[in-house]
Amino acid sequence: MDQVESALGLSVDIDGNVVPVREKTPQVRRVGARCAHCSSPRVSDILSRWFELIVCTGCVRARPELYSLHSKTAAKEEYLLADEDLSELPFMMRANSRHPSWAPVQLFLAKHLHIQALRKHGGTEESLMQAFEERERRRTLLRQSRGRLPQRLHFTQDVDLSGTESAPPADLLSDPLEHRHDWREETSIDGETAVVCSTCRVPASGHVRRRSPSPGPGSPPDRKRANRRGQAAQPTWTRGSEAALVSPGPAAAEAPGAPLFGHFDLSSGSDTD
Amino acid sequence: MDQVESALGLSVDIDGNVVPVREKTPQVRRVGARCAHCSSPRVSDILSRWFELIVCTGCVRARPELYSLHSKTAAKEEYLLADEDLSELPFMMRANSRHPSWAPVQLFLAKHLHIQALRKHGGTEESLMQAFEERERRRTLLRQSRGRLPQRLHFTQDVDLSGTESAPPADLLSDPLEHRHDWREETSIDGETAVVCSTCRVPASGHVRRRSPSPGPGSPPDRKRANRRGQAAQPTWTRGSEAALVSPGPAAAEAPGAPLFGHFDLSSGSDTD
DNA sequence: GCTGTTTACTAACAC
DNA sequence: GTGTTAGAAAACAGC
Ligand SMILES: [Zn+2]
Ligand SMILES: [Zn+2]
Repeated sequence: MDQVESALGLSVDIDGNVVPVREKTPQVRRVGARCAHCSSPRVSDILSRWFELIVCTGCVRARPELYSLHSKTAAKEEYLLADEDLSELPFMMRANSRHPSWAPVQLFLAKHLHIQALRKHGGTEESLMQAFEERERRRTLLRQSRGRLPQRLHFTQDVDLSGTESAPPADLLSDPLEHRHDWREETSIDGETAVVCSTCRVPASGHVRRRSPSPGPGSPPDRKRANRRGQAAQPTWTRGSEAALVSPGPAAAEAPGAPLFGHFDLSSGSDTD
Repeated sequence: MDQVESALGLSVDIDGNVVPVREKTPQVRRVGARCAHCSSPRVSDILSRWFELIVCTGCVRARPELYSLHSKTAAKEEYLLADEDLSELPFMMRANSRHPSWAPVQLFLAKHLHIQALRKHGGTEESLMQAFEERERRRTLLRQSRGRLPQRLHFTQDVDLSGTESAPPADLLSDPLEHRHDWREETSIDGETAVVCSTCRVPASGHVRRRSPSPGPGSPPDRKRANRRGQAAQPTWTRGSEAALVSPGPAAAEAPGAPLFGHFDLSSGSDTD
């Protein structure tokens, strides 16, 4: 499997706080890196810069259940996770397209969210599904007791990397969710060393709080990793350069700004190196 | 209806804190007071001293669903109430018969608890029953998600005023729960004026937090009444004379101490003046 | 959408 | 049994 030498940049503002954003692309990128699924050279820029994943745009489009991006709020709602369960995951930051003055959106990778959800809720698809049903029953009770329903959420800021056109490559590898995690690699993130799977980049421990007593297999080494955001009293995103926060870096030629409803269409081919 | 001139005593400890206990019997008791149900003169001493209710021991025995006494813990569990819903109700204090060194038991009147439960949960027996079922379903969900069950409670300190023998009078009045509350009387409790129904002695407002949007009839005047216990940092019952706290007063010739399991048998006739 | 605060409700503990 | 505390989950409010 192709490996990438990862070297993540730090951003330090005038107060000396570490801004929890990966600003730079991996400094050393193997020439001719190829998609982990199909070996195509048209690698997704967003995934490689923000998530250290080498996947071609074709495979990204073909597997939205793995490679779509979800806001923090959506992640908690749709994957039954809490703040703490997300604290160890990498995320992409992006300005809120509808309310530019609000806090930037934090976008998590569907693949990571699914892994964390399984870790938290019993380890199997079935136990996870039961957890969802339990929550639904619980909410139904609450709603009918209060007589009111707290209106559905819309998640207008989620990002679908799949775009619209372009046929997916037919020769996808097996589902990366079913690979065996490889914890041998140690990565440096914001000055802290961390253990992430060299294939899917999910953190080894993830600090999930399990709901079910069964530990479930597949996450042995539990070395601590500091939370990426320091305990800032003020919102960190107001102190640094906002431009630096919502784009991977000056060297990145990212896709055009979201048109409306926060959708992010990379189908025109701009999400490749 | 027979009225009783109520004058409740206060207890002030060396720190000047008002001890939330009614120490004395109503100072003026109408000679020949008679049961509100059947006009019998054998009035229950406990109910008249602690709850200002004039009911004969026969009627007390006949209607345990109205006149039994329940500890605060039992009240919350069995009537679906919270601390705040009990804060305005009168209660009798009594030493914990199994653990005399523990805090005194607070005993509430079943009739009052039922009224508060109805006020809180929709106003009808049916809505109240639904609320109970909802709680049970909610707890079932919690239990199966946590895998464990938090052991049943026993309520060994509840008091059954009905005793064992003695036939109930056949000529009971209609259920006092169905009378129309009479808020015209204003009573002084621990130095604060309060509005209570002159028939059943339930407070006018009761500070219930309703769960259902429907207000329901039957509790118009909402004058504020201070919480009977000040914000004591230390347990108030350790500062005064304990004897004074667990009995209505020195003048009271109360029933003998509870034999075991906290049961309080007044059937031998000691619960009358 | 993100963050912090507030509000029930539950469980665990000490007395 | 009572009071206190801590935890999880939901609802609000500002930004
Ligand atoms: Zn590919
Ligand atoms: Zn009677």
